Amino acid sequence: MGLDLKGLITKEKTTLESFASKVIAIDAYNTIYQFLSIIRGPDGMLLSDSQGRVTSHLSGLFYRNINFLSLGIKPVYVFDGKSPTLKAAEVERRRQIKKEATIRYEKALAEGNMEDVRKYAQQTTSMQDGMVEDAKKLLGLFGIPYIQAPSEGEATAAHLTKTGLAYASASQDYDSILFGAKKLVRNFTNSGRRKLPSRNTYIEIEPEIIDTSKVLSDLGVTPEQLVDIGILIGTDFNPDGFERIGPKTALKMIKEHGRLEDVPQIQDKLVSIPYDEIRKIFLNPQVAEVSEIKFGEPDYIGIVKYLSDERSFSRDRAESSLNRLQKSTIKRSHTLEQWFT
DNA sequence: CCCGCACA
DNA sequence: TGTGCGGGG
Repeated sequence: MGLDLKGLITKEKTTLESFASKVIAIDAYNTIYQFLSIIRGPDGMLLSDSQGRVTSHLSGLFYRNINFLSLGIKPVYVFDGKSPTLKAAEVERRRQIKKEATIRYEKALAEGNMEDVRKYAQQTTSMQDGMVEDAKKLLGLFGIPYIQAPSEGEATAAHLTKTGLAYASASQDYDSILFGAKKLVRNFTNSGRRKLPSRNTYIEIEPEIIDTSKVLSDLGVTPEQLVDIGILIGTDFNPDGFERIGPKTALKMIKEHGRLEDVPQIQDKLVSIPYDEIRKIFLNPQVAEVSEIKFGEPDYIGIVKYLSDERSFSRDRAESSLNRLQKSTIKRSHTLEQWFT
């Protein structure tokens, strides 16, 4: 579920174009997961190669990175390491949801209800062995750097924004704010209308940027207090939160009493929650120490070979998309030249 | 997610 | 030129 900070945070609409020449630390797991849930055939099945290996994540990464690079955006992907032990309950909760979705999926399939088939197929989405390696291989061929985080990827992504190596962290989850990312970008993709799964309605998806220091000053709280607010609402490390406490109440309590230990209404429940450990996860996380981030040139031939020879992509399609990228980078270098001549 | 096509 | 839809892998 993630952290429900919506309602407390002030966000601004933005565009992908405004991130030209900026380094953006992208939550790789979050991105791949989204591709796996969205990129599916009409029957709800994942795309796969001739050997039956899933390719939806590769398709998503291929097109999205072409987009980023065409616009001059400098993506760096951050991969999750080992989850903190405290996340076990949340991981188990998600596993259970997938298990139930699998049952519903099979039922819908038997009934021939294709709308439900798609919906439940999406909910069964899970990361399989090899997908991370696939993603790293493709990123490597693109010359796009990636970082292996020791623990939560969002913590390392946030750290990169603090050290100035990245301008912002891109993820759908609000956790990045608690990890102290200077800026968080949500919907870091081209804006446009998206069809909602299982509904015949469309929504407009637009990139939005959240400035953490603005969030803190607007709310009038410290980073430590924002973490306490998160714990009251419920984080991945205490997913149930506190009964009948949502974002509004949580803010009010912390503003009034300062910290969890001093909120009288919650003391009974608080003793059963390892709040101090959760605070440490957000405020003093394990992160990858990175001194520089190196970007390379795309290996166009290598990308086509990998995707078409090994992963059953259409050679023509891959080549024409890469041609677009090549043209746009040439165009950009010309416009840059004009600045210097 | 993306493309390509049919069709207004 | 824009939009909806089917298929991609």
